[in-house]
Amino acid sequence: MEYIEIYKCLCERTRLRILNLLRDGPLCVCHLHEILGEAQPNVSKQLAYLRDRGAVESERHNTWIMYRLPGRRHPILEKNLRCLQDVAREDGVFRRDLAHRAAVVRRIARTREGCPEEVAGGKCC
Amino acid sequence: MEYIEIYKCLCERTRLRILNLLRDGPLCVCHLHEILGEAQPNVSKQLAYLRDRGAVESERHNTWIMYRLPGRRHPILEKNLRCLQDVAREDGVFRRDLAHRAAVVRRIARTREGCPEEVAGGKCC
DNA sequence: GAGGAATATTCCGGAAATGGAATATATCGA
DNA sequence: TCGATATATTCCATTTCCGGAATATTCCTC
Repeated sequence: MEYIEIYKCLCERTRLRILNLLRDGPLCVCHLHEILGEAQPNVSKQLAYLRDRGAVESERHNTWIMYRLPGRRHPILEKNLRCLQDVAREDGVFRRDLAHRAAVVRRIARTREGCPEEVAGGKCC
Repeated sequence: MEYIEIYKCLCERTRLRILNLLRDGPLCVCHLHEILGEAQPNVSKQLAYLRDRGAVESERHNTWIMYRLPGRRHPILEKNLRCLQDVAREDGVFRRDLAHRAAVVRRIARTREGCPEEVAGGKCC
């Protein structure tokens, strides 16, 4: 009954917000921290929680650590991520997060700050 | 972010088993208790948990209380109930529960025990 | 190797959830 | 009214989780 762990990933506000943000592409901790407005240790802890259960993957680039949705996902996770997409259209928090994310990404592209490899590769932020 | 409460309903073993069983139709507490092999107070508590969050409905018939999936369900609950249907085909616990349920239903039909209104109406067990 | 930035971990207190055991409530029938 | 059955609630101990604060770690640059 490993899907229980997936539902545990989904039943907390910050974790849901993180997953919603990662649907649009990888992000590093500091940008998640900025977008969510949550304390950095909390963001790290929730990311660790998600990673321990296979709901996200991480990769280090210098001092940054990028988090992304895993390539191969459990069907239940996959289905609920799609749900999240629908929900995000109507939910104020999710929409605000995504708009905030887009603004951060634009700023990164403009100022060339942070996560250089990822920005160059077009994969991140 | 009310869907968080839905995911909380889904992130516990006994609750998932209950929802899986109710997909096939209503059941009273004592039959859930029998099928699950869980202590009756635990079954009652998990049912209360689900009811408080709108994931199940209950209706009294004499001394029995029937639990069923609500007619109108939150889209996320609905989608995950469908997932459960797929999962149940492969998961040993879920399959065993459903087989156990079928056996109990046959026995009820044969012995005419319990939930008389529901059995008569063909709605239960 | 010292300092700084990014991230993770630990420690703490409070809240919530879990399961077991005992008890309470409700309904029915004699 | 009493007893039996079905169900719910309470109490208790344990665990898990959550957020905040402080601290530790890692990596880079100078």
